[in-house]
Amino acid sequence: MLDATVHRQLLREASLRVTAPRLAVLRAVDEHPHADTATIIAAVREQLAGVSHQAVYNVLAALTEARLLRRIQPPGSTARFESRVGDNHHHVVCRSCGAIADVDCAVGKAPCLIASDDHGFAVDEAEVIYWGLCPGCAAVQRTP
Amino acid sequence: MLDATVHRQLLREASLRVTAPRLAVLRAVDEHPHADTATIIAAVREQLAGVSHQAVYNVLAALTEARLLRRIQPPGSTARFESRVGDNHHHVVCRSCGAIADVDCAVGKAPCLIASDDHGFAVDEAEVIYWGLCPGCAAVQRTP
DNA sequence: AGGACTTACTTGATCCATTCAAGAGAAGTG
DNA sequence: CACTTCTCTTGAATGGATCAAGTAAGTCCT
Repeated sequence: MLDATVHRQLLREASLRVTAPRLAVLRAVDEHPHADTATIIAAVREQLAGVSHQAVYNVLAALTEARLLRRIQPPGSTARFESRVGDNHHHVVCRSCGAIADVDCAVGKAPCLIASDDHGFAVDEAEVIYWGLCPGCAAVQRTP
Repeated sequence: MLDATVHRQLLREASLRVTAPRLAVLRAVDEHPHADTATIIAAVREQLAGVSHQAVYNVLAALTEARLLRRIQPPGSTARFESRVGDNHHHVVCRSCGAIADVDCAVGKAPCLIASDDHGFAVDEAEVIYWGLCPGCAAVQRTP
C-alpha cells in the first residue's frame, strides 16, 4: 500500500502501463523475496482475486525485461524473483531445503570478478551462488 | 574407445555396475562438453542404437550422484553435463546463444570465495557464472 | 470528458524436459 | 551356473512454462 505510488512511478519510468496486476506483482515480490512463481501467483491473488497465471507470467517477464525485477534460478529449482536490483548482490542457497538469502557483493557493481581466461567472451556480469546448508537444515543433519 | 578401460575403472571405484549405456554416456559427455540432455542422448545412440531416453536420464543421475559427472544448469537452459570434475572450475555463458566455456578457478578448491555475510549458512562451495557474449555473437551485434 | 489507438489480460490449449511405474533383462557374487 | 540385485525398456504422466486469439483496459490527444 505504502509503496503503490513508488511502484507506479517505477512502471512509468520504464515506459510500462500501470495496471492492477503489475502493481500486485511488484508488491508480492517485495513481500516475498526469492519466491517461486507459484508463491507469487498465490500472493497476487490475495490482493486481486481472479488474476490469471498467464498474466503473472507476462508481468514477471515484462518487469524482468525492464530491470524492475531480477530472475534467479538455482539449478534444481523453478524460477524465482526478487525486487532488489541494481546492486549486483549474490545469493547463498541451501542444498537441502532450497532456502535463499542475500549476500552483499564486496565490489557492488558488475562484473565484480574477472575471469582468469574469458575465452574472448565480453563478460559483463559475474554471478555467484554460494552453496551450503541453512542453519535449520544443518542442525537437523547433526542430530538425525 | 581409448578411455573405455578408464571409464570401467571409474565406475567400479564408484561401486557402480559397468554397463554399455553407462560407458556410452561417459564417452558422449567426454566428447561433448557442456552438452544438453538431448545432445547427449543423440551422441549415445550413435554408439549404441536403441538406448532409451529414460536410461540416459538414469545414468546421468547416477553418475552425477557418484560425482563422475557434474550437472550445470544456467537459467534459461535445460540441464547440461560435463565430465571435468573435482577442480572446482567455473563457466562463462553467452547470453545470446548459450555457449559455455570453462574458466579455471584461481583457488582450485571449494569454496573459492568467502561470503561477506553467510547468514549462518554452512557454505561449502562458491559457484561462479560469468555472463556475457561469446566472440561470435559479439561480432554479430557490432555489425547487424 | 470522450474517442481512438495501443498495450495488457483472460481463456484454453499446447509444448517439452523430466519423472514415475512396472516388468524384462543383464551384471556381479559365491 | 544359479541367485540376487541393480539396470534397462516401455509407455504413460507430471508440471512449469509458453502459444494463440479474442476481449478489456490504460494512455494519448483533442
